[in-house]
Amino acid sequence: MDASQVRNVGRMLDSLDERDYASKGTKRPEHRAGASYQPEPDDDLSDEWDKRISSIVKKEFEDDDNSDVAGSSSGGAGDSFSNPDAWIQDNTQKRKISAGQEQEKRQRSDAFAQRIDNMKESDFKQAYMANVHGNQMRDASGLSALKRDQMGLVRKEAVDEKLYEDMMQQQNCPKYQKMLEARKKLPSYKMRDEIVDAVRDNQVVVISGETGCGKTTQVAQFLLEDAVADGQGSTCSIVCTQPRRISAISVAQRVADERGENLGKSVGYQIRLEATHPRPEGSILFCTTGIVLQWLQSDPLLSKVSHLVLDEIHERDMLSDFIIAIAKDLIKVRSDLKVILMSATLNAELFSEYFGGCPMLHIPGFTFPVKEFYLEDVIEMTRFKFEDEREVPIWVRKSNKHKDNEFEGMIAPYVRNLERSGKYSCHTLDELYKSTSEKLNLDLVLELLRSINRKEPGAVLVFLPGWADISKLHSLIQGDRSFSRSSHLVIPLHSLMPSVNQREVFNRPPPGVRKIVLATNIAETSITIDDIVYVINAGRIKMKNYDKEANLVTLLPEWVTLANARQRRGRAGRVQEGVCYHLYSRAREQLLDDYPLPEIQRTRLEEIILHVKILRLGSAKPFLAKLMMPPDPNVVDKSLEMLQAINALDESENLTPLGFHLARLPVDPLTGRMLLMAAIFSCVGPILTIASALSFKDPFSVPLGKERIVDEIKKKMSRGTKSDHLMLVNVYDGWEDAWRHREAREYCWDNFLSSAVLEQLRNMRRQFMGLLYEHKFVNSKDPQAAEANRNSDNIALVRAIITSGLYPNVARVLPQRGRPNPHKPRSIRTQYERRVSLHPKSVNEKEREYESPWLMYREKIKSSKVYIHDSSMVPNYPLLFFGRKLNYVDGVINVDDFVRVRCSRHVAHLVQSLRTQLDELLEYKISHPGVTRWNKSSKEGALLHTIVDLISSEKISSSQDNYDYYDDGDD
DNA sequence: GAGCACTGC
Repeated sequence: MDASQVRNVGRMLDSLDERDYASKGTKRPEHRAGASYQPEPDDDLSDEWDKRISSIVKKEFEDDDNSDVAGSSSGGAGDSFSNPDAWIQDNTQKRKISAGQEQEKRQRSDAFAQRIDNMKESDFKQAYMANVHGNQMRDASGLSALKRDQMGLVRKEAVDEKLYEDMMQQQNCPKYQKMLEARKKLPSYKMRDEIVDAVRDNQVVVISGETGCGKTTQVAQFLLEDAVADGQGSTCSIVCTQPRRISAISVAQRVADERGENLGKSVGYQIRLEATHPRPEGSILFCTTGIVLQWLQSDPLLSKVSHLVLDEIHERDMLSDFIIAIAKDLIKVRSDLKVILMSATLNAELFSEYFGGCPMLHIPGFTFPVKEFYLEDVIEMTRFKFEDEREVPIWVRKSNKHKDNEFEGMIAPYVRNLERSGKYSCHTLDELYKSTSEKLNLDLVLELLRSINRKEPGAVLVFLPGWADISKLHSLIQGDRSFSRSSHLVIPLHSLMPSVNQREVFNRPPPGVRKIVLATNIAETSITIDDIVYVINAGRIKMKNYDKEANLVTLLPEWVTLANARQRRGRAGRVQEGVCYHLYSRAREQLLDDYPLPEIQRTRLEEIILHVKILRLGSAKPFLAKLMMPPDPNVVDKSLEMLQAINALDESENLTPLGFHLARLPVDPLTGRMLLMAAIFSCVGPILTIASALSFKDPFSVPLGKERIVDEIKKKMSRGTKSDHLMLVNVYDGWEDAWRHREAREYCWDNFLSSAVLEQLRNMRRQFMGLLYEHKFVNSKDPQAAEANRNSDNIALVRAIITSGLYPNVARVLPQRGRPNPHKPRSIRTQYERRVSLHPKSVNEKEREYESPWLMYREKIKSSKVYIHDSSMVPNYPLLFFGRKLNYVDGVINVDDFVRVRCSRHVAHLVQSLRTQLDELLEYKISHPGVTRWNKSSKEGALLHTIVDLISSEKISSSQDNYDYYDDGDD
């Protein structure tokens, strides 16, 4: 802050308590719902808030000369100079003085009541109170406390008749008849009566079956046809969930075809931002699991659903597991609701047991037989020779010690057995005795591909762990003369490559050409290639995991599970008999786990906890403990702590008003907070883009071999901002611009962008803006609305809003030691990791000069190193205004014991005063949603103007002086 | 110097 800024801020702060409002002391009109709402001037500042601000400002300026701003002399630095996060502090203080638990409980509910009392009457207050009270009741008395306030499924005889006649007519139509012939060939069709009877006689049924049995397309149809034939069509409304958007659409289309209809009659689908709804009665809706989760917010009993079919639940994704637990409670209240759980055969019992041993039906699958070979067979076949163990450096051998034990204990004895059997050659046995035979070896894959080359025609699918291996194997094949371009079509397949959206991978190649697909586990479930005959299972899979000890997300290759191996094998037998090569021995197979850990045990739980809260399912821990395979309670605690730290939950685990907003936004809590702040600070445009890209995916699509070029494009698009997030804003704005000039296609092509992703981002921006409008933070649904964008061109402010969203994900670029070296990456650390690296895809990875040492990031993942995947350089003020707890000691402002900024006591004092008031204002705005008014004569306007002016005036280069002194660099 | 895969009224 320079001298004139200090004067201005001081004047502004002084004026806050001198200002008198015409409306002061008079009762103000209440907020009204609906689009016509126009806020009265100063409507958002209650008398009480007014008084509070005044007293704080007054007190601090009176005490200016004799108070210790640093607060360090009293030892309670945090108390006198801290973020007045009123709720947390209220509760903590009350906790300190309360003696018994009962008293504490009363105190807490007093604090809660106080908080509610302080809120002005509004639609928001009503909705908020209803939620929190509902949750507290649910805690005590369970779901049955919910009253069924509307009957969703009322029988209408006229409709029943009409549906019946329609069906009769439909069944006589030749198109339907023809499709029926095909349906009758499916294994599931032969079990039609059993399925219908089981569902009729039981509330919950598990149906298991392998791919090709037709359960996904048939079961819902059987149930619908039975209901209509029975004259009950009007009360039959079937919802069938799918884990993926694409399968929801394609299954719906397929079923409509089978019925000789277009989508929108008896069959429809709904996914995020896209739907073709079927008629309301006598119908089937295919939707993603997330859609049902969102319905539950407004209709906790799913009162308009007669049959809930949960498909593909063996995949154990988090949302399926969560909805299964909700369904288990739901059936107690909805005795008329039928739940059908559909899974692969392997773990069907688990689901049945969870529902008290409900009946299970098994549908045999229909696939062609697949012959399986293991590593020993592949070596025998190819005469492949592994690297000698002696060639492996000693330190690598040592670091693999425990693996060696597994090898010595299980693999070696197995090979000795093989030796006795005499089935394999000495060469093979020698190779198997090498522990290097257990490493992923791309030369072996290449050798195997060569030998497949000599076999009958048929496409090959190779399962590899990730991008690097796909890339290496691709190069090996291209450089090998036995794979001529004219007779081989090699297609890499990875979610970040453009090939996933191209037809080529599905097409049958011309005669004489062999298709070889190099894929990740994307080809296990998401992408199905029909003409595969040979599968190579390299045996490894990358999975995201949460390491709770290190509090780190990891992405590391692991052995596949038997379930993965089975699924991979199945990919070979879709059109004819197939062959599957597993690149591990039969002994290793014995050591593989049966299934992957369910997703809920591998991730942090912040979002799912907010779902528990918004769905009024009571306390997080007891509810999550009811899941089929509950998450680790310590991880629940960690996630609860995080939600309390960002002030989304209070000490009693109630949603705060902020938490209530965050839980209703379809994004993770940090992104949600960024959106709310963007609305309050009127810079929605860029933040809508950033939030969309963070919660969906970045729009770049990188062909193999073009990595460098794409890196350069990103760097250029970042225009020197040193921010991946602002780079995305430029990319998106450039696309919108190109769109207006009808050049979007060229723009995407030239810049390696996916237009499908950009279109989804555009829709998500609209959706987010719509939600901010519904929640009354902006007064237009249009992402371009002038009022909500008055500060969108202020890059410094946008950086601050990024900070407010992503905090506490902040890293520090350490000062360089000695002479600057442009080739050496700068050392970076976070509060808890001494050393992290910028991911090479980040525009900052090659950056050596940082005008400010602070980088905000969204994702930090441990793979080969601990990588920060995305980053934005931000200056000091955003951290002072949007960090958590401030503290001033010895000429340094300290934010949460990590961020430190040198400044004079006087400036520190001003910052603290501003910060105190900003927090009060934000708390008020969050609990009294309304459009920000920037009129400087309003208190809100005066304060926000001052803060925005300060943030935008900070010369980013000057902050260099503020951190060079701070030399705890430990690189 | 590197990115398993999904999803949201």
